[in-house]
Amino acid sequence: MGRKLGLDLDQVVAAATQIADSEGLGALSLASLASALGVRSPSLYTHVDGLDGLRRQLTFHAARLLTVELTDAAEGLEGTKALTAIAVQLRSFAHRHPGLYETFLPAPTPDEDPDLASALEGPVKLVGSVLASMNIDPIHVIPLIRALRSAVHGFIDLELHAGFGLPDDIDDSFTTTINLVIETIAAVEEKAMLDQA
Amino acid sequence: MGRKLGLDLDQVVAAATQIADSEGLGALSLASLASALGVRSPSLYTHVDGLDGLRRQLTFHAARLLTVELTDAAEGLEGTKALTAIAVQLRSFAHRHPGLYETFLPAPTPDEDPDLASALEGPVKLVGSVLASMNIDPIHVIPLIRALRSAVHGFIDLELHAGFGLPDDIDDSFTTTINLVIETIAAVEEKAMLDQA
DNA sequence: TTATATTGTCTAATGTCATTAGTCACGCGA
DNA sequence: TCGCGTGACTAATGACATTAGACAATATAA
Repeated sequence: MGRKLGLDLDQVVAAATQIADSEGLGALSLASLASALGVRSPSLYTHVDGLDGLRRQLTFHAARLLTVELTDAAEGLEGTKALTAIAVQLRSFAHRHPGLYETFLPAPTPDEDPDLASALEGPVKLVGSVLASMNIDPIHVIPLIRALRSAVHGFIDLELHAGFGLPDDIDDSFTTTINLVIETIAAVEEKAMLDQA
Repeated sequence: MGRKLGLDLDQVVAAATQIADSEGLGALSLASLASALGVRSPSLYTHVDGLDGLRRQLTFHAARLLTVELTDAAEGLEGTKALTAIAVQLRSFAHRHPGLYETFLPAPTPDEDPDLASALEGPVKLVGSVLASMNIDPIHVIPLIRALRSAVHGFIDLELHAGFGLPDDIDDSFTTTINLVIETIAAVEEKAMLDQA
C-alpha cells in the first residue's frame, strides 16, 4: 500500500470525462472515479478539491475542448455559414460528450467563480464576433445571440433527455430549427444594409 | 410516538413542491421532505415509493398543473396568438415553479412509464392541435413544433441556470426569440395557403 | 551515500442519505 | 369493548463525501 501511481490531474479529468460521457454526469462520484482509477476515494483529494472541485475541473476541460472545436468549425467561414457550422459542431459535441455538455449548466456568475465564468465565455464570444462582423444593428445583437443559443441548446437538451417523443428525422428537425433562426438573422442583416443605403 | 398525523399524498406532494421550487429539485431529499413534514424519512414510504416515486408523483403534479395553465392561456385564441400565449405562460410557469419545471426532463419513454409519458403529452398535444388548425403542410408540423419547443425550452433553461451572462432585457430577448419562431410558422402557413390557391 | 523533506496514497472515522425490516400506537367498525 | 388495519416509529445496512492522520516512495540536499 501507499505506493505512488503517479496519478495527475489530467488523468483524473480524463477518467472523469469517460464516466460522465458514458454513464451520465450524475453517475460521476468520487467513489466511481476512484474505482475506475484503481485508487481509494480519499486519494482523489490530492488532485481535486472534492466532488465540487472535480466537476469544476471537468467544466474547464469541457470549455477548452468546445472552444477549440467551435473555433475550428468556424475557421474560414463568415456570416450565416459560420453560424450554421458552429451550431452543427455544438450539437456534435453534445452527442460525443453528453456528460461534458451537461457541465455547462448551471453556469457560475463572474463573481462566484471568475476564472470558470471567463472560460465559459469563449464560445459565446465566438458567436458574438461572427455577428459583429455581420452588419447587424447592435441593438439586435444580444437578442439574436440569445435566440440562437436558446434554439440550439433547447434542441440539444430535449434530444439528450428524450424530450422528443418520436424518433423520426431528428436531424431534419435540427436543420429546420437552426435554419429558421439563422435565416431570420440574415434577414435582419439584409434589412440593416438596406436601411444604410 | 406512533401517532397518526393523517398525512396523505397530496400533502406530501405539496410539501415536496415547496422544497423543489424554493431550494431546487436537487435539494429535495426524503430527509429534507420528512423534516419539513415533521416526520421521519421511512414514514414517507407509506405514501410514496422512495425518492424515485416521489419525483414521479411530482412530475404528475407538474404535468397536471401545467396542462391546465396552458389550456387556459390558449382558451379562445387561435394560430399565432395561441402559440404566443402558450409560450409566455410556459415561461411564467417555469418562473413560478422552477423545481416542477425541472421534473419534465428527463422524460420517460412510453414503454418505461406509459402513464407518466402520457401525462406529459398534454402540453405537446395542445400545441399540436393549434398547429393542426393552422393550415400547415403536415410534413412541416413536427419540425416546427420541435423548433418552437426547442426555442422556448432552451430560453427557459438558460435563463433558470444563469446561462445568460448579462441581465439586461431578458423579457425583450424572450419576445424576440419566440416571435422569430412563431412568425416563421405564420410564414409557412401563408405559403401553404398561397400554394393551395 | 545518507539524511531529510515532499508527495501521493492509504486506513480509520464521521456524518448524511436512501432503503428495508420489523414494531407499535391510534382510532374506526363490529 | 374488541380487534384490526393504517400510518407512524426505531433499528440496521449500505453507498457516498469528507477529514485527519499514518506511512511509503520518491526527490532533494548534505
